[in-house]
Amino acid sequence: MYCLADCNNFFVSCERLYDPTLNGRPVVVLSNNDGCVIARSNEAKAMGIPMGCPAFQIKKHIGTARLNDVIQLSARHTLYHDISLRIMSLLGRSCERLEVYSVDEAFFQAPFNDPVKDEQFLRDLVAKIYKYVGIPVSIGYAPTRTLAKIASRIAKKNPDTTQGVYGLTSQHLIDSALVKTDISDVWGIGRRLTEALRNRGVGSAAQFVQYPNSLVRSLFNITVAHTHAELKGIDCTAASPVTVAHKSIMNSRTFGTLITSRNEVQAAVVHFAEHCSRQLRSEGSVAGTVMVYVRGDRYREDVPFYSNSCQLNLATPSSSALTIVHYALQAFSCIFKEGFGYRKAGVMLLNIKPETMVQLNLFDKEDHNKQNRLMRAIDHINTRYATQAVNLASTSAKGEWKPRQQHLNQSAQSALHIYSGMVASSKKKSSL
DNA sequence: TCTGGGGTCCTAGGACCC
DNA sequence: TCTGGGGTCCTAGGACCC
Repeated sequence: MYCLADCNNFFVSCERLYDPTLNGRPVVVLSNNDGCVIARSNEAKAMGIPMGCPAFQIKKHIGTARLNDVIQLSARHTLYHDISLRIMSLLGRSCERLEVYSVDEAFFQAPFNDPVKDEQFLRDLVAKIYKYVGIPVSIGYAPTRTLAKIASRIAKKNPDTTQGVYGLTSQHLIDSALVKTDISDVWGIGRRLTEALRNRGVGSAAQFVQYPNSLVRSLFNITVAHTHAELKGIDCTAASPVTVAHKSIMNSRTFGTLITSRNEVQAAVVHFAEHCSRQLRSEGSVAGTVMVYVRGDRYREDVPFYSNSCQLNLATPSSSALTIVHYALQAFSCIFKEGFGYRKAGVMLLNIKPETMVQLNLFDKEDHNKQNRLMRAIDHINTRYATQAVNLASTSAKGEWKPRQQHLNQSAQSALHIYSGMVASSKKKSSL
């Protein structure tokens, strides 16, 4: 049996951890630039605020009168990531074959193959996570991942009857869950597929399961066929294994304002490239390709729009910030055009492989060993003291591109400073 | 005024090979 | 006039996920 542990309203729960005055109130967490709603408390969901809703459209959904009741917070991903690590490490110590699926979700195997014992084990797990980390979690379990997803939704939506744990442990339970599951709520069925399936009279997961295999395969692709099989209890894991190493690494931002200065956009690109290279090194990988893109403001009609990207292959795959930034700058100068406003830029690393598999280029003049030693030293300093203790000089422009964060929770912020102090000192200890 | 960021997989079509 | 058969690899674009 697959279990899926899913944190409830994760980002909001993280904010509440550091500011209990948020409990019981409608809270939303906003994306970078305070742009869109990316997490909602149950109270905010009940008011009718949709997921992904642009912040300025919230009032359209709930009415201007109730707008002041909603607490809007800027996201603090570093904090959420850290809390996620604590939950995942706790799960890793308690469960078999943990697969971290996202910042707030993880699959693992039920330990006993016995519905009564498994249920008790999972209830204890939910209680343990709440006790040691403080985040409410729901767990669903079923014969396949796709069904476990459905089970966890049921657990989350019915906390009173399920106490946060629900298992699809018999065909009877599976059948009745599928009848109540809208086709759009099935994992792997998005907007377009929902529309295509509805047009063929398929509105629920139960109706989808009844649809003939041959038709599913001929009308759609192999991914949809797998989802179809998983709903019937056939595990398709072998066909789509959960990958561990990243195949691409990206860092990009929408800027706080429209930027025209070449230096400013370039500083952002350097920052993204350096950030990507750091992640690459932390995974023990190298990249063979660097891609850079820039883009104007797609919502503004009063200024000319320009968007472009450029991809360059490295002479020798590398993870050195110096090399990655060098190529990123080269790509950037190919696509930057004066006279346009820029609202977003990003860097993406592709053709990623383990650093042990690098094939040296005969004509490459770089001294890789020297660069690797330098990078190790910089990473060591940044791990020990602060993320930005040492960085490349070319990142330091005015920082106009930095996004807006006007809704940081101040009371939680001070609690966080105390906490980051604790982390820094514990890091020092561990390195000693 | 205001609209996120970071990933994966699949498919069709083109280029190229023998 | 007339133009095969079988295969691989790469890429762009689309769809999905959180």
